[in-house]
Amino acid sequence: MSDCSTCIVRNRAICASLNAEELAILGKMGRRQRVKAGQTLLWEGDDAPVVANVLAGVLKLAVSTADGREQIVGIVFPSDFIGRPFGKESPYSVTAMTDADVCIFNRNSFDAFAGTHLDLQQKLLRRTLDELDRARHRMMLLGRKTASEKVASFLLEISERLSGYGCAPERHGRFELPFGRQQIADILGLTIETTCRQLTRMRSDGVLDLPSRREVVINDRAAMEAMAG
Amino acid sequence: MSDCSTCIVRNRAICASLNAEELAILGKMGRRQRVKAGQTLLWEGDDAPVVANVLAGVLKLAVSTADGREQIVGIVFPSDFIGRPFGKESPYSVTAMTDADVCIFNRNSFDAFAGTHLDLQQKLLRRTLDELDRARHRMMLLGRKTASEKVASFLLEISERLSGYGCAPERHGRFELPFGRQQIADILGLTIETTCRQLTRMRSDGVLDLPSRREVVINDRAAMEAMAG
DNA sequence: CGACCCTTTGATTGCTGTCAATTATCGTGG
DNA sequence: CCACGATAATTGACAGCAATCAAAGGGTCG
Repeated sequence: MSDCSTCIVRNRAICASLNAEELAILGKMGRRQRVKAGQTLLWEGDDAPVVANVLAGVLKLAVSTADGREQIVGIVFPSDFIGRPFGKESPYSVTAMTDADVCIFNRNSFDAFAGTHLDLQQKLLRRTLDELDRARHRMMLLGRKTASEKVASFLLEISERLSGYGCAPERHGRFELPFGRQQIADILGLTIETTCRQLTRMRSDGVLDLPSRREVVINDRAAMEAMAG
Repeated sequence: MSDCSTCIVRNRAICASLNAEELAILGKMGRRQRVKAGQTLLWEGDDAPVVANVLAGVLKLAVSTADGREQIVGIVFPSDFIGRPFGKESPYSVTAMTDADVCIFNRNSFDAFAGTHLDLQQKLLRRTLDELDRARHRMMLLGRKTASEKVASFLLEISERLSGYGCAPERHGRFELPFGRQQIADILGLTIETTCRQLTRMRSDGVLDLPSRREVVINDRAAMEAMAG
């Protein structure tokens, strides 16, 4: 059982739609769990007996081909929802990219609860619609953008999303990536080498700085927006 | 006002969740409209005052860059739902690829109605989740598959989806594409030339036949599945 | 029959992937 | 604290796939 009243995402997660009484019921169903970076919570194609809210950390949703190519199809931040309500198999794997805390529910119990709570379901619907918009936006990126456009678009989107969670001071011009180069490549449908070269070129063009492996400073946001296509 | 009792998608569209009384209310809100092939219903970035059900025909959801590149981010078949509930702007354009019939609702009225009808909202949620799965599946295709894998995957997916609507006799080995080569290219993130070459190669390999511009016959489904990656 | 559009085919370019080697960073243990 | 090994990132050379540019073929519709 979880103590929802002290939950750090209480007001941003789907639970925000619930009153104290409902929260108590849902709270009894949930349990908190810590996930280490690199650990996989759900496997692509496997039965997915759980859904969850993210309390802290960043996770990736990924699809793989038989020969090992990976495409990251979603990135999940604190207060986001994980899992596939009303569906048995998980169509993608869910893996922690940083150490993470999640609030896990049995899927069947959650489905039943959601089925009788209109507000919760509406929150879920809105989130799913937003996520669908993001997915479609990224389809354009994957299908029609060049390597430099991809990297520029990616940096802008990430700086936006990170700023929404209070992780980015300085008008989100500076931020820390929650993932390495290979994972950026897997998000953008590029190789690590191409990703790297684009970043290097942007740095030598003065558009950004790379103070450390995971830090990014956007010097010229306008230029980067132009580059994003 | 529409006569829902004679609606051809009555049992497959989201309306299937409604009883006679509810249907009468929603029916009063909706109006049928014919859309000619090529005509655009909603424009990317514009205010989208309507949502709709597709009664007949096939429509595309597309995103474009400033310099004219297009990526098709969704394909909509009869009984599918169009539009963005709970959101003002349409994040993509909606254009008919064949002559089509749609059942249109004012978005605000529909949102209000959906907000008080749990079953309808649940149907909408399920559909949105399915569409999100498809979108993510296609992100893998766009980001990580080769041209031949893309074309093979595409033909298999389309033959599946068409068979779901009674458009494909002969164990869906033969079917008619509801779109031309350029649109296939826009779905797959390829150029029309590359798309064309892949199809030609598959034909000369004997995997498929192309009796006419829009007809496809899959001769060797196993080979095509192997090719799809 | 002719104009137009869509499709197909061909030649060439170039972006990105692949393969390989070097450098930088981080964690670990002496 | 430093040395070391392991892992991640970067850079370079080269190849190949798909894009681009160009032209011809095939259907359709007036």
